[in-house]
Amino acid sequence: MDGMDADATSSGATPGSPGSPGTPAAPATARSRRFDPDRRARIIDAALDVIAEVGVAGVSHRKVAARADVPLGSMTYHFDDMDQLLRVSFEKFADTIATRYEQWFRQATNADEARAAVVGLIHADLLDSQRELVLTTELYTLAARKPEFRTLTCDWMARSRRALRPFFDEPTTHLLDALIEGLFIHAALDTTPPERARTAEAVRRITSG
Amino acid sequence: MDGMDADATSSGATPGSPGSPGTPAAPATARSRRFDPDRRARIIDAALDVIAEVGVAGVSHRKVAARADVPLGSMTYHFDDMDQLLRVSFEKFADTIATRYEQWFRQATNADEARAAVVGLIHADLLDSQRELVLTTELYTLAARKPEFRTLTCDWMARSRRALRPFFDEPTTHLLDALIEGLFIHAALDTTPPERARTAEAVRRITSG
DNA sequence: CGGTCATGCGTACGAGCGTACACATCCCGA
DNA sequence: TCGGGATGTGTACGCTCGTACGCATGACCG
Repeated sequence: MDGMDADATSSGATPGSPGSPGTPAAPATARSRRFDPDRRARIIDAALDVIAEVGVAGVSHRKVAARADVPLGSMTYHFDDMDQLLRVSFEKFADTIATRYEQWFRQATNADEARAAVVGLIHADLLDSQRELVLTTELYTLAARKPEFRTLTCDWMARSRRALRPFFDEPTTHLLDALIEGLFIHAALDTTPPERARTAEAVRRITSG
Repeated sequence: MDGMDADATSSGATPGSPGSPGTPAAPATARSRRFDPDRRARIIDAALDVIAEVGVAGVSHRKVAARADVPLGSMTYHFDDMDQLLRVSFEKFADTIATRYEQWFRQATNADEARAAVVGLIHADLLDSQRELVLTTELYTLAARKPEFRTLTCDWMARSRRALRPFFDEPTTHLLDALIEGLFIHAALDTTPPERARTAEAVRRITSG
């Protein structure tokens, strides 16, 4: 006997229009307990939010459900288990970041502009990157332990390099990509802020065959 | 009512020599339930082992206690709470790695030998680094979220740079250290193994003012 | 030798967890 | 109109967890 099981997630039942027939086609925007087409996507976003806040260590079905405003039972209905939810969530995260990365370099038209873009990327990203920094390191941690997450990081890195490829030769893209990673992490985990000039110098050196 | 609380951690009591007076000075090597001078250190080592195996996410007092062969009550006796245990454990880990790093470069006598040492470091470390890779990313994850861990990573990075400082000018040590970080992570999380020649080329470029 | 007190430990409690599963609800064909 | 199948949800069970705390133990002093 727990006597405590009825938690905030479920109970309430949000009366609203209990038996209302409602418009047959439904107004698309009005999601209800029963009709809620993009619930799955919302769960994924909520999961990423929760991970960013309390870490993979602190994630639970209940927290994610509460954040997504979804009944607890929905979690295991849409995702087999916690592992799958994490995997799917990080897939979406990696895709989002990689896409932005690609677009960032799409504006460059030559090697010099690409170099400038790299510097800008590192320093711009740092401004509001708390969430992304945390999610990135959480993903790396998972990847360090479980191979099934490693394919994810692997694909992500491949996309990053492909974005640099138009401007530099193949070996250089590898080196540059690794340098970006290192600068990014050190900048994020160091207390002294990075100097833009120093970053620019690093990029210049690594891209000068 | 749980009825399940008596878990493997405690019970047993390992009879051995229950009331034995033992040698007054104690044979140093024979730790007993009561006399166990380096218990604290053993708990820390056990904690790192457990973290490496199941991640910060999966760590618990009970698992660490079992691994260290220590009663559960000992955990909160020696450490105020889980957070402190993690902090102390990662302090030890960072110190261990940084010390090895310093010794690794102490053998070099000039810039060229230092460059070779860098390449060797990245490729040697990768061989048996599963444990260290995991612990490192776990630490970064913690540092990304909690400032009190960031001072730890920060000191670690400072020591690393100091180890490089005898061979390169100040800005270069920053760049080289970041490059090492990036190469290391990418090598670890990529599926294709890194090529030694490529690493050497990266080091050459970044250290050529 | 006997009493006292710091040290260290076993155990129980209450909370939070993942997940299974009976059941409510809705949709749709007849 | 009605019945049956599909879809989604509330809730309970069996666990593990961190931590508080009363008590056993052995050292030490008189």
